[in-house]
Amino acid sequence: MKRNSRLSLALHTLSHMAAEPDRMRTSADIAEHAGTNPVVVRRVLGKLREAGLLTSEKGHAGGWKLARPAHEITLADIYLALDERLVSGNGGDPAPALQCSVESGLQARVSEVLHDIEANLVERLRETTITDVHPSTCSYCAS
Amino acid sequence: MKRNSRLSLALHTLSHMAAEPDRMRTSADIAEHAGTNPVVVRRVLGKLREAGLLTSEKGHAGGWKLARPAHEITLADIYLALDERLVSGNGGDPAPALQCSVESGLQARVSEVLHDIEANLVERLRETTITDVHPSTCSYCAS
DNA sequence: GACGAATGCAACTGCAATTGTTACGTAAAG
DNA sequence: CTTTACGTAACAATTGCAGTTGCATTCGTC
Repeated sequence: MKRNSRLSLALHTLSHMAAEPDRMRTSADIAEHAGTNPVVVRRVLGKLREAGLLTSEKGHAGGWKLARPAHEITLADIYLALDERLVSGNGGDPAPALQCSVESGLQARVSEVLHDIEANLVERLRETTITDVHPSTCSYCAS
Repeated sequence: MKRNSRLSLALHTLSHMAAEPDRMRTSADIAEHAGTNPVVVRRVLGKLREAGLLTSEKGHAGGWKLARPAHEITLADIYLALDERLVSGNGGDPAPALQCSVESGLQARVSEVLHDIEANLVERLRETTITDVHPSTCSYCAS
């Protein structure tokens, strides 16, 4: 795979789940369908569970399911659950001690703009639920 | 440095240039001021030149300058010039040949949503010019 | 014309993040 | 108790990017 694979995998899987909310899916199923590894699936879906979007159950009849109605899960929920922080560098630059005394002002201003943009992105993502990202029919859902 | 360093460096440099559009800056100057390497600076600024935001001149009195007025350069220009493509995976997944026949439909839909989000982000970025991202005074500009 | 200063570019190294993989522990159903 | 599945840790492989070096090129200046 490549970059943004987590977001892509999450979107993909949740979209399928939105069509059949009651069906219990195992990480092996999902992994095979997504062309990746069960452990990778559990890593990504684990984040979504921490955010309260999914539930998982162990044991014989275990697997993954939506934790709440599909129309109550927005793309922002997914984005935030994966804590990707696309635009604003996710942490703090350790303040590289530049000589320019006013440099910190500019840096702060840039961070402010990036943060603003990020907030706007999330706001935009909140307008779309996973039911909106779903084809009408799918053989995987029907099978 | 770390992630988003290119965007940060570009914003930083262009913001300084916006204050003194006629001053010719060498990559060595910029690099020292930004705490990085001249080659890195030329790599990043080279992208901006390809996009028509900057001009560079070789030789003894060479260096970098804005190619057009600062108030006509938006954050979207910079973002697009660096072709970062934050949300939508920048290339094409080589179509991993999934068995699910309708899979391509969902994949297309997901790409569509991501693309839409990206477009919205760019639209938002277009509202801010580099003159807006600039502290009132700076020792570097004054020196 | 020769020299110095600057960009342009290619190759290489080193580092960090991510993915893929294996292995093992744990919990639940049968 | 066996099977199934998640949970997690540890490791290898890959990738992307910053940093670095080196050299060709181009333009001013002497």
